[in-house]
Amino acid sequence: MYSKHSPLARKLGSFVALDDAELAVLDGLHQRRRRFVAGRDLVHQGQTRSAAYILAEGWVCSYKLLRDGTRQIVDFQIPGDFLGLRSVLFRTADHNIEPITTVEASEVKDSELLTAFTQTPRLATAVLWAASRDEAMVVEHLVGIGRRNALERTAHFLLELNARLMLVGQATTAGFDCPLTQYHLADALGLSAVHVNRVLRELREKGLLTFQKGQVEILDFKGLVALAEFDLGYLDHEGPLLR
Amino acid sequence: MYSKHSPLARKLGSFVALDDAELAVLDGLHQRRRRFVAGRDLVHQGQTRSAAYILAEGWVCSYKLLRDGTRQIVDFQIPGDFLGLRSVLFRTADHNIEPITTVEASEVKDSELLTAFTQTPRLATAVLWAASRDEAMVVEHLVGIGRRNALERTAHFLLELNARLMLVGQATTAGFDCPLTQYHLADALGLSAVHVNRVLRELREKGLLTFQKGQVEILDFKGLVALAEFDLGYLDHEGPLLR
DNA sequence: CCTCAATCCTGATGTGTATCAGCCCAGTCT
DNA sequence: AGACTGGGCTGATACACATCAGGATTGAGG
Repeated sequence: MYSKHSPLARKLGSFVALDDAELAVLDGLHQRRRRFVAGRDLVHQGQTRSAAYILAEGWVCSYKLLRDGTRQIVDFQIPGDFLGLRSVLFRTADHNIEPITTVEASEVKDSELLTAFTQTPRLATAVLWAASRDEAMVVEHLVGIGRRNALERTAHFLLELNARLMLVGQATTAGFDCPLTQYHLADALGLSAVHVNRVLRELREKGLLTFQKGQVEILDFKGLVALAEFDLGYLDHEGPLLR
Repeated sequence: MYSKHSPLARKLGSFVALDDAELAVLDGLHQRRRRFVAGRDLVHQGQTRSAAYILAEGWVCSYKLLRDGTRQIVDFQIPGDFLGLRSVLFRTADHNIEPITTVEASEVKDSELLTAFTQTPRLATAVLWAASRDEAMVVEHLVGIGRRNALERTAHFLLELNARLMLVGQATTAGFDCPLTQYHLADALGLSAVHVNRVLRELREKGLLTFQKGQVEILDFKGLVALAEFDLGYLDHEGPLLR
């Protein structure tokens, strides 16, 4: 039913059964399509008056920079995800957004977004739901960094990525294409790149997965799930809540 | 103007200028007031059909439990904060909520909440904003655990708590009342309680702050801010965005 | 008054991960 | 072809924090 619409519409539709008028408003947000090259930041920490974007193609990451030069990647976004929603609601960006691959995204002005919300209340609720889902991922990420060791943390992270990509048809339980470098993993997992390398070797030696040449191959799905205590409940739910 | 209303109304009002009808809807959510004792969990991981709550008095924390018995506290909530919003939107709780002190909260049924959102769109937008603000805190927490050492992390955490409490008039730059134990800090900061104790001693020896008998005294605010690279931009903004 | 449970506090020892230093390989630019 | 760059890989060493073990203090309850 939503197949003719954007990945975002498909995602939101899984929570709130959107009617044609609401879908039209959503489509209306996809006017100014932009293309960005990998590596050049799309939004900077502290930047004001930045727009939000709806990601159509490619991967980006949002991260925070510390004074000593290290960075922490907070989250990766894939097609259908919102970028910089917080930057709009707060009028100033509290994080950076870097395209990992070449990226296609629709720019959404703050006024358009806020108007859409007040005129289409169910849409606002749906976006609230999507934001909560993102927050749940950040929370799980927090738990990982706070309480899991490097091996479990890495396994958990890759399983989560896999689950998210499966929802948009870009992965199977056998693996997925992954444009991330070991440096990206390190910055996301709160590890050094050197240690990420050792951890990946250990995962490989244990016959759990390989991470090579832009490909993640999952060799032992159940083993990984057990190792990582992975539970995808927080990404999943059964049918639209709001009809 | 909002003083006769709940802390939540005051908080949301700082983002969206709410009119009388909207305030009435918000007040309508404060029907079933409940009281909870410290230590007995209010919501459990995996629990379905749980309600949301609006915290009126006391402190709670939300945390996740790992199989090995360790836990990670994700966030603390203070009066005016929403509890369990995600549990409602996802129909199943992905975390536990524990009252740290005796707590007063209004129970809100999922249907009431969703109805309020669709009938009062600006309210939904305001709640989206509040949720984003919470997410910003979780993100900052994530960065702290991922990239700051124990000393900076602890300082940052206490400064953030201080800033939040100042917004609701429960702290000054000189300090605040704090019902947390060193175990709570450890679970929140991803440290062992033993190490938290040493870190607190170091902060004391450096003349930065004391944490004793339920009181946090800030001795050198500027020194702490510098140590922690603290920036409260993400908690702050200037006047309602949506009029 | 004594016991018991929390909480705070401390020294000794162990370990997971960072840091440093450097090599290898594959592209790509000149 | 050579130079250069980004990414992957590895051993040696260092240190931040965990873990273990136990003492001191306080308050509650019998």
